[in-house]
Amino acid sequence: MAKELAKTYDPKAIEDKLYTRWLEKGYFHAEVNPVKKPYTIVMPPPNITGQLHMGHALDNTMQDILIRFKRMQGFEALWLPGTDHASIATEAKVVEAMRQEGITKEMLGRDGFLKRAWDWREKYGKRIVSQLKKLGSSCDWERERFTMDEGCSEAVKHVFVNLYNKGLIYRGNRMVNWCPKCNTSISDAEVEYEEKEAAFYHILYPVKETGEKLELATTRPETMFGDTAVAINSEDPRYAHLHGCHVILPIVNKEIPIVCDEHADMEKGTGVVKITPAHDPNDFEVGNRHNLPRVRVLTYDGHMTGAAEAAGAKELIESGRAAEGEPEVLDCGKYAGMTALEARAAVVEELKELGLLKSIEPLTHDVGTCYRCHTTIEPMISKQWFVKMKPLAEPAIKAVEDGTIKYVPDRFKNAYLNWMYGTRDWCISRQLWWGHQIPAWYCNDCGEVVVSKEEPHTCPKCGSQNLARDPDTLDTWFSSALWPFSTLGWPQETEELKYFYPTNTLVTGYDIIGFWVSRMIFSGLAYTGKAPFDTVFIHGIVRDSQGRKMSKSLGNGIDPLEVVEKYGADALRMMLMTGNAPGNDMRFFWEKVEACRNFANKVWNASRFIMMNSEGVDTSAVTEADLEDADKWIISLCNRLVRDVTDNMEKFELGIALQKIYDFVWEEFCDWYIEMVKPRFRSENAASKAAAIRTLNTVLIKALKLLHPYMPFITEEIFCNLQDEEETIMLSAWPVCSDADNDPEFEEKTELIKEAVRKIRELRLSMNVPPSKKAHVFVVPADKETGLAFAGGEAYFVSLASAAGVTVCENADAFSDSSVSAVISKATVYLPLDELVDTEKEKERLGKELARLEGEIKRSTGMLSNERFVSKAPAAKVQEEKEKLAKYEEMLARVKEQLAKL
RNA sequence: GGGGCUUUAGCUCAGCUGGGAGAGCAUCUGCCUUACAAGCAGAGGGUCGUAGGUUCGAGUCCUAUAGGCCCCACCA
Repeated sequence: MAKELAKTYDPKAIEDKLYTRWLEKGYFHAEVNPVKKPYTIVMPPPNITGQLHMGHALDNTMQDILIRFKRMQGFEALWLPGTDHASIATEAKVVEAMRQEGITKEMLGRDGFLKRAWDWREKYGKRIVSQLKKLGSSCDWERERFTMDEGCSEAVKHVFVNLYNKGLIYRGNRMVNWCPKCNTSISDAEVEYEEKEAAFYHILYPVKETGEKLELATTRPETMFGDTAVAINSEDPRYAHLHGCHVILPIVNKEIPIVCDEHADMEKGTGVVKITPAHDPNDFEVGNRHNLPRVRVLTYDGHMTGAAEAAGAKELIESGRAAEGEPEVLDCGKYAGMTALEARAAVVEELKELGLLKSIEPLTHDVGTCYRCHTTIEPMISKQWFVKMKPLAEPAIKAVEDGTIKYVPDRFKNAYLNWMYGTRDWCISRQLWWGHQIPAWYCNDCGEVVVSKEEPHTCPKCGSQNLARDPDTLDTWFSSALWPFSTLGWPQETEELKYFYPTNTLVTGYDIIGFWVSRMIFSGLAYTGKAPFDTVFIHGIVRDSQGRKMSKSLGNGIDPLEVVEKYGADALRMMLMTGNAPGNDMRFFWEKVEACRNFANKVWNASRFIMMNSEGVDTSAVTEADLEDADKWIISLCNRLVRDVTDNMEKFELGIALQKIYDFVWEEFCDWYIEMVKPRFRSENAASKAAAIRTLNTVLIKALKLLHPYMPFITEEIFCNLQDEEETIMLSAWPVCSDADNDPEFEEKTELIKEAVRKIRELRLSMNVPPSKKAHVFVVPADKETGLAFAGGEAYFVSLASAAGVTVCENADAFSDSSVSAVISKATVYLPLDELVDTEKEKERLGKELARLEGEIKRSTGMLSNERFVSKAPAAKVQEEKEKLAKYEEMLARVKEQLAKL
């Protein structure tokens, strides 16, 4: 029984109620079900540090659309949600919160700190989940996971130990990106380059052997204390005489060699480069090639080193406990303790006094910064854990190249492949506490390294019990990389894993292809032997109305929950999907949300109208024979819509599919069909009325189903009000296109009537006929069949075109003098408007029409007289063109006839 | 230094495999017609960045070029 619906759609009244019901009924839950095919999406886990932002809203809306679509198509659809511990970001937040209370990490100790971090996760992990629910996300919350929960941690340990045993994880002193603020190493992927103002300092280094002053340029004079060579190119004639010579390092007055190395580019600067192996990645390589000492002059928190650090390092090296490649540390004397920038100014000053500063040249260049805090990265030699990438990257490249994994849109394949081709070993250890602690122990007695899932109690080499665990944690992406399978129970061979893995679609933004997607792919292939998903569906980012990235610092972010609050989740979801092409960025406009809210309201009211009129009407006896032309027309259109929308959605063209639903519902269904059907409700013909009601309901339900993935709340509410058999739309069957419903004949007939109605409306408006004044419509059809169509369509003209009635005549002799006329396909329509008729205006209007038709005919004859078109174009195309020409010529003849009468 | 995206109506953007340019908003003109004024009916507005090419036919494919944006890269 239809219920009373409010006049305007009120999302607030239904969204929470429906979501709660969905949860209670367990509709989102997926189980291993052998009779169904699985369809799986794992949610990119949002960070527990964050609030839901527009990016999440877009990402999750897209996933929900796919999941709801597949679920209705009969798949066992699993959308597995969860959150990410986000080690570096969370640790920074917790430390900051502690700072405000005057507490430091050291004061709490590791365990105390971790407790606070878990409290944080408890609080904010829940917040983001509740926010996801507001969007209507149909995730299987019973399977919600966290990257640091027991299962995921187990998977992390398993992978680490395995890779270590295979030699794919190693530990070593290497050049890493060091963030002095976060106090940790970060991976290459985590470095963001930013253009910064700097200077090029031209410094003179005296040559010991010749006494000349060698000019070189550097952006970092403060690291000169760590110089252990100066490089020139062996081919460079300017310096050929200096091969084998030495320079005296100014200020410290140390003798260092001049070496020949390809790194010195003759084209650049003076062709001379200072080599600081401990503080520059290139110099590190040069140092390796020439066996140069490594001298560290910066502390890990970005200050110049002093006596204490120097002594510490010396002791470490002399005691033999230092790993290979451990750098010496210099006591920078009066510069010790200065920040790098302070030291830079002071060193430049001193060089100037010494007369060794030739010039300072302003320069803008790209500087590596930490992606978290945007502090300038300090390249440092540091002992870290690395993943050897080459063996892992190869299969990952192949899987995408051979199409095992497909990118949508395809172009992102290149971004991925470039990343993969160029990837270097992955630095995975972080000097942080929040995260997966590295399962490695060091023997304090013999230095043995033990990597194991379980804590060892004795050293396998020397039997000592004096073991200490590596304090470092793993890069947060190390655990995210395992997400598609660790969440399904891997490394256990669970039923879930067998059934739902490999997953199907990964939905994410192009900004984390390198960070995450690529790592999931090589991880999945390496550990499970399978690609973790078959399709990577990439979207862009949501920008503000001016096209700027939404960011906290700009304060231009729009809170998705505010949008939900004001306009409803469906409007937000629809806004995110309309006019959005895959992979492209989009801008946020409140006007767009409003337009979507309006559409929701339109659907609401159309449904309300149908329900009001369905009251007490028995449609059970309606047969095919009762259907009228208009019914068959809309059924046919709807059928085509089902086909197109399904097709577009299968191809991930979600924006196009939605646009088609929108156009159909608003234009064809509401503005035409419902209006056409209205007179039948007032008529005495019960069969006709019942046929209309049945058609309205059939078409509406199909449209609601197509719309449901996009707008789950409103469609569910209407669906449940509309009929009693099924309790939810989300488990109802996705509509299927049926050839029996295709009816080009009725589509054509209806189009004829629509054209006439439009023309009459236009005529009336241009003649300023008041809407209240009904005018009789005379139609002179081109053939008998058209005449019948018009005669049968009288009601439409009455209700849609303010007609008093329709008369179909063979000629216009009786009324042409007092009428205005318009030529349409297959007919001429007349409105007898006596006193309103203005011959001059008529001439003008018909003249325009004449010109238009002549233009068309010219175009058409042009094409058809082109011999190459006729011979080369497909026959159907040529035929089509011929028919058009015939039609226009026929219409032109009638226009001329009309003109002649004036 | 490589690679990619983008340029379509005043604004924001669609336009799938090449076959007569679309939407929303904005503008203008009529309408409170008993589903909806968050609405209805109509109208105006585009040489699809520029120049070549392929093709019977190009917004759509190719090449070059200009503006905007992004990614990658160890340029001292």
